[in-house]
Amino acid sequence: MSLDRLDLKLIDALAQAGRASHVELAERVGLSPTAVARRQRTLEDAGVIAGYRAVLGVRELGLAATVIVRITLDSQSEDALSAFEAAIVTCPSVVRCFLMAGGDDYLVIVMARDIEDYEHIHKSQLSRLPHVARIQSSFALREVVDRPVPMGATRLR
Amino acid sequence: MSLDRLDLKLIDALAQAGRASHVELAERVGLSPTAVARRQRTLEDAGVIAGYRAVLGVRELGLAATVIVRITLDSQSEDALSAFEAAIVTCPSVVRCFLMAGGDDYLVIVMARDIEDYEHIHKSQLSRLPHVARIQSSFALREVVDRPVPMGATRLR
DNA sequence: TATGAAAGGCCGTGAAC
DNA sequence: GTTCACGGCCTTTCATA
Repeated sequence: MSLDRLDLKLIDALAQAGRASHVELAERVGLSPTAVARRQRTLEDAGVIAGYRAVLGVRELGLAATVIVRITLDSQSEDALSAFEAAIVTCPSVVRCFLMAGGDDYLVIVMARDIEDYEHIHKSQLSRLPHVARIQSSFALREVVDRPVPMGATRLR
Repeated sequence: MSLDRLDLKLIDALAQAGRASHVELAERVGLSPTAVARRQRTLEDAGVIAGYRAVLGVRELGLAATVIVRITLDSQSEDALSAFEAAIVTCPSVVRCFLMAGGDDYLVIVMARDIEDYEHIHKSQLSRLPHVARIQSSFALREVVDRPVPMGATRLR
């Protein structure tokens, strides 16, 4: 799918104000509401826009501790990876998980209420995952940047 | 602010379908559209709901490379941290940045089109940041989990 | 204090151009 | 892509538990 300048403006607008009305979006993009709706629909169908989310105030929700966890497996077999991944998607406290290149380890981001809560998550969720050889936890003190997508998204293509 | 069971259901609904109408949300929550709109407004005002975002298809946008970057500074002074942070928020390709505990380093998540694109970002953006002593890049092969908030959010309080 | 029902205005949707 | 018209949704008000 090819994206023109108006598509990119619309994407940017929706990435910042995901609940904006078509009229509002039309003003930002410089198009009629109908045209905006059509383009939005097309982008959704193409998967360029995968969905919409409310952004939650983690502080207000009592989630003060973000923990970066590096998990190394005891095996590099396909089965071990599959079993681990099938298990970690069911961990409620895990918000992100990447399979990393160069070594069979995963980078996992966990959100907890506090350090004590993380200790519990570590014992009850992370250490029970299959094929885990080592777990290294690093605490984040502060989040400096949190963007849905690169700022340069409007210059991607 | 105290959240009851209905608030948490509403938060969950909006975290999954951020653009759902009040009527739709009312059905999920089990309330009238009017009550839903009121509670939603209250949650927004309290900062529990900080905003709404479109979730973009990174593959469809041509952003195939997610890079986890660990950046160590040459100084632990307040000024050095401030200068670094003020600079990194202007890096277009940086989507997340955490100040980590136990050592003066940052964990940065960068999204690029491909490895070649990342090489350019590394040279033109990351290596020019102030007070940078070391940059360690790890490539993510695959994203296994990506959630806005812990699944257990409905049992937070 | 918070909910639910009804009225009015705005928005989202489709057809025609 | 725009205009226009219609149906539905969002919003406000108000009575109620």
